[in-house]
Amino acid sequence: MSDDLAARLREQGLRLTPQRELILRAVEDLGHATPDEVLAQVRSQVSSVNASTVYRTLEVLEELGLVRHTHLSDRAPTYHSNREHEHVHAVCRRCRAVTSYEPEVVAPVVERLAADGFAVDVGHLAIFGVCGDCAAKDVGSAT
Amino acid sequence: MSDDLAARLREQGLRLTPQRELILRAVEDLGHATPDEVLAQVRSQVSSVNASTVYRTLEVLEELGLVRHTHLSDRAPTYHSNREHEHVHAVCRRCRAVTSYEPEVVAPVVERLAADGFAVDVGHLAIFGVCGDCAAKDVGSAT
DNA sequence: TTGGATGCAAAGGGTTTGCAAAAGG
DNA sequence: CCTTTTGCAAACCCTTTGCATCCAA
Repeated sequence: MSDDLAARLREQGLRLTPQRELILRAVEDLGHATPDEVLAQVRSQVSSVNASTVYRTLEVLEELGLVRHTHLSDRAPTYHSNREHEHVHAVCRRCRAVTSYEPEVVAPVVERLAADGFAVDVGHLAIFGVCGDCAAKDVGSAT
Repeated sequence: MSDDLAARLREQGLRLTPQRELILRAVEDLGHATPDEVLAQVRSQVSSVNASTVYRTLEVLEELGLVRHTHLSDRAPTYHSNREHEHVHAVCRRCRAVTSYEPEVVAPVVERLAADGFAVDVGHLAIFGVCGDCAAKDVGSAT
């Protein structure tokens, strides 16, 4: 896996640095994390890394196809390793809970848009709404 | 329509102000617009309105159910009138082109999540990917 | 050796906030 | 009148950039 990093960097004429290894590792360990969280993780692990290096590195890693990002809030994006199975996120606007779904859930949509030549980026998809629990709590409250 | 505004504001014990009328009108006229574009539109129309008033007002209008927003880029959100038919957006990551689709396109997904008690906010949905035109252009280019 | 990578600090875009003045009902 | 709104300016969060230094290859 880290071999992937070395290999892919080389292919692009880019360099393997400790920071890049640490940042990729942090994303893999954290599962889902914002640039800020990645920075904190890396710093807790070892050396002192700069925030701008994290931003630049996440961009490189995404170009190399090793990580992906999606927007689960109106704030910072969330990065995750591309080694995870591709999945779709459902985000509750009330309680912020995030549920992962198999890509099959959106297959009909993907096929429909594919008919128009549009290739959906499933892993980037974030579906917002209100989860069952929160809807239940709303029954009694004023609108 | 503006009657909606007056009525809904009153219901909530809020006040009808020229700024609120102008901002709602601007969103309706622009179709899809960022807070910045709304501000520019309002200023071109009449008085001098402040940016923070635009932010605060868009928030109020959204709570009143008169406007909605979605994220069509990594930058500022896009607001549109709730009088438009509900639709889903497909955004090409390469050329930034935005295509609107009928809600039916995502009906299977909505139903699937509804089975879990999750109510999808269809109007907020932005589906990212690569459109047919851009994919065609890619055929000859290096990865 | 040498171009790519990093750290630092400053700048930048977008949004929020505190507060006093203005104004709707 | 009294409470909501507004404008203003400062603060904020997140991200990007310029530049000198550093270091992987």
